[in-house]
Amino acid sequence: MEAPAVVAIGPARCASIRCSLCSDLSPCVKEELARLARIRTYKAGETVVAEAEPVGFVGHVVSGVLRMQKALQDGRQQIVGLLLPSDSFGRVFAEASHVAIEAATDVTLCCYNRAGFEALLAKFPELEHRMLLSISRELDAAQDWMLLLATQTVTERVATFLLILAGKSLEPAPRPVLAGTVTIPIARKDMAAYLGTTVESISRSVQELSRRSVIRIVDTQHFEILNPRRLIELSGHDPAEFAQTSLSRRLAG
Amino acid sequence: MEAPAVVAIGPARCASIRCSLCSDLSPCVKEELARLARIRTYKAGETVVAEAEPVGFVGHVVSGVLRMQKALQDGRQQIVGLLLPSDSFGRVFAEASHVAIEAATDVTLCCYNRAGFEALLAKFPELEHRMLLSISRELDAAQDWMLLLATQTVTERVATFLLILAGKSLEPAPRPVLAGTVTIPIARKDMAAYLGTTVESISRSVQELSRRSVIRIVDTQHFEILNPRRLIELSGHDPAEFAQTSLSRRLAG
DNA sequence: CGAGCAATTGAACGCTGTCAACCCGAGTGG
DNA sequence: CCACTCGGGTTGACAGCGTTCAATTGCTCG
Repeated sequence: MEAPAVVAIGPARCASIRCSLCSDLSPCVKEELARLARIRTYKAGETVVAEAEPVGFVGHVVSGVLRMQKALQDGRQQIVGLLLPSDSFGRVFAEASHVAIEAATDVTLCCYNRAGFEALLAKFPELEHRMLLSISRELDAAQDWMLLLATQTVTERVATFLLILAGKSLEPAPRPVLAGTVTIPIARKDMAAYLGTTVESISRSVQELSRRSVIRIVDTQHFEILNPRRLIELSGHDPAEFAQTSLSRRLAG
Repeated sequence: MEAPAVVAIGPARCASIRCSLCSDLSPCVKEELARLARIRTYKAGETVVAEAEPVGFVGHVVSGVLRMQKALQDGRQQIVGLLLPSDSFGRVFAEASHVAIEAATDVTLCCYNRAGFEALLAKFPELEHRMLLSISRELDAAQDWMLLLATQTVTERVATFLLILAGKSLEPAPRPVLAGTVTIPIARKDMAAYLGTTVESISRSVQELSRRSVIRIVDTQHFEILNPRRLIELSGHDPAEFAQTSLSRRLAG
């Protein structure tokens, strides 16, 4: 459950990944961080951190997708956040993880020993401040998702999900044009668990969107957005304000 | 929308409220905090902070209940957190509030000017650390609630809600005996919005619990828990581990 | 080529939302 | 003091969305 391929690695390599937490830090802090960094890889389906278990490290995603999930005793479970490259994972100052973290695809992670990382936080308030902002954003995303789960229909949720991914994929690009092809980085099963529904309902909604010519299904993992405006409407959001809402920016939480 | 009864007040009074953030701070910090404190009161239904609007203050609840909610354009809305006395509200380091904060009952708040509060955070890493822990707990609660909203039936949600309130009410008491009477501090409408359902469904679930002799309905706002063990089972949680989960401790998020 | 998994499609059931009526207590005013 | 109104809560009937169960297809891998 704990130690697949773990590769110790020097500062240089990991710094090449632009993680939200690390970028723009003072060189001094960056250096100390890099010293703690270790690369780990997991295969799809492997557990990185089990629910309610003590965690030895925190870090961020280099490549692949992590899912944070919670489960009831009877097996029902819900994905409470997807972590894409540059997103960070793990909880500081907690004895045990509140969620399980699993590899939704093959992943490469950049990890920091938790105790060491916490020591850095204590030493550099600048870094702890970053952490505060990061968790705040995660909280925002979680609350957005609560609204979605509690009030929206499955089709609305699917539309929202596609829009988020569309926004993600052109993140480096100029602005929310939203046209083009969206890549679904995870399986239907995970999509269902994230959207609080079943694979069957997901399938029906996707086919429905296709039938209405809002999207074109290239293959299971790739959809072309034919009518962005309509997609936004179907998501239950206001086209005008959609660009600004945090939904258009992140998946975590 | 902004300025109902605002009462400037000295340090002494507010310190008497044991807010989770303030307690056990070093005297020096405490004193500076107290200097910023202002008491505000709102009547039930009034808006403390509108969604997506800049906020001038943060603070904590002295008495009454606040609701944090989000809404879709078409009016559908969801309560993403209830704030009881000693819970803190407001977001630091954000231009605008991500949620609307309204008075679910008549409330008394202890408020701090946001800019001043943030200055304190920058000055005392100890305080910012507290803040980090506080937001982390809120995130945990939000993720717990996502699981509940996405996977549980209405009856399970109601049972969970009652258990949380039961745990709250005997917080100063020794341990989770859970017997006795639970007071619902909010109206059915808010309960429905918090549990992601309707007042009708809430009503049916409550009557169902009564019919099964799990609770006794004293009046609309007071239920006596007759069979705590059964209530925990109906909530979808494991009786053994329920005591430890964060669900048994907080409402926020 | 067969096994196994992911995705889709179809049919039927059930939970829960919707709509409507009703009850009840509080506040109001004649 | 009592009739009236109004809002909150309960109850009933009904329909619909989405889950469940089941069958089919298509792809990957051994």
